[in-house]
Amino acid sequence: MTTRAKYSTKQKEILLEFFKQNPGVHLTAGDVVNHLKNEGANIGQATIYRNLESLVSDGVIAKFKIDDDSPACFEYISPDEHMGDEEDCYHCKCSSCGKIIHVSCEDVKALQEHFMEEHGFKIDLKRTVFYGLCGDCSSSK
Amino acid sequence: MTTRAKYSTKQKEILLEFFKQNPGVHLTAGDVVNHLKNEGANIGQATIYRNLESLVSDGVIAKFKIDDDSPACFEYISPDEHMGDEEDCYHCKCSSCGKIIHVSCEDVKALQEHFMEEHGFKIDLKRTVFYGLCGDCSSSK
DNA sequence: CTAAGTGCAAAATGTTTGCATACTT
DNA sequence: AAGTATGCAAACATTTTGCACTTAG
Repeated sequence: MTTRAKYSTKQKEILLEFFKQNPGVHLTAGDVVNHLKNEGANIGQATIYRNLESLVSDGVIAKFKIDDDSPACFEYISPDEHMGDEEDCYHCKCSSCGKIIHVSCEDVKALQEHFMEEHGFKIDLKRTVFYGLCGDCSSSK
Repeated sequence: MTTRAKYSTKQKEILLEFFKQNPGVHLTAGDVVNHLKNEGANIGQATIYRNLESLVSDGVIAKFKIDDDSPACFEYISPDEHMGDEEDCYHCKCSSCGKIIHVSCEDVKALQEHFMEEHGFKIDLKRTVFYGLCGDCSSSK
């Protein structure tokens, strides 16, 4: 049902290559635009935005928003985790200091399963961001 | 530490009143602008945005983003839940059909406690949105 | 050859800001 | 009177779109 690319183009390859070289890194559309500009790759920003969405629906990169006030982030999904749904890094964002904490734990998976069974809802942990207060901030107030 | 309003103004009162009359409703800044325009209340949109932020830091309304592509939502926090942290409505957003599901369950609270104890992170469930696939969408693909 | 993808610049969206004026205290 | 808040319009940042042109198949 998902609309997919039919042709493979140089631009999309370059884009994907950039993401592959930065596994685990959050990249905004702007980061990508700038990087490619510096590299001398002449790719229009419209193309970049279009291909980012395309790569997202191809399932090779993930899109999420870490913060209301900053642009969307994209991140490469390595083939391993891609296949097995092995997403073991969840994002927690402190509303106070803005810090982003990466958490990996079983309890989140348990909640995911609970939602699946009880509510028929499959949580996408790549996209979900937990907002709240980090330890430093909650103790210092 | 939070910057607070020093004067109380008619505009802010009107704004707050509107939220109080719509408990449990998600209102975007645009909704508020339109509503007040229709009501004949002449409040500039800049003022609305400024007061929304102000009410958020006063802790009387909550701000969150239900979707990357749509504007921020605001919602009144009733004094009860405000005091006792009794936030019993979590938002799940289906990435496929866009539906928003309101869930209220103990398991989420359990996760919240787990995060608190193990990771020192206090999840703000008012602000956090769980992204994923709803039952209808995951079964129909 | 034909459909799909590109690039540019312009539009759209949601939100913020500068500044003169009006209101609170 | 002194300091905030308001309102307008203009600025902003990010993302999307219209359209003529290029490219992949």
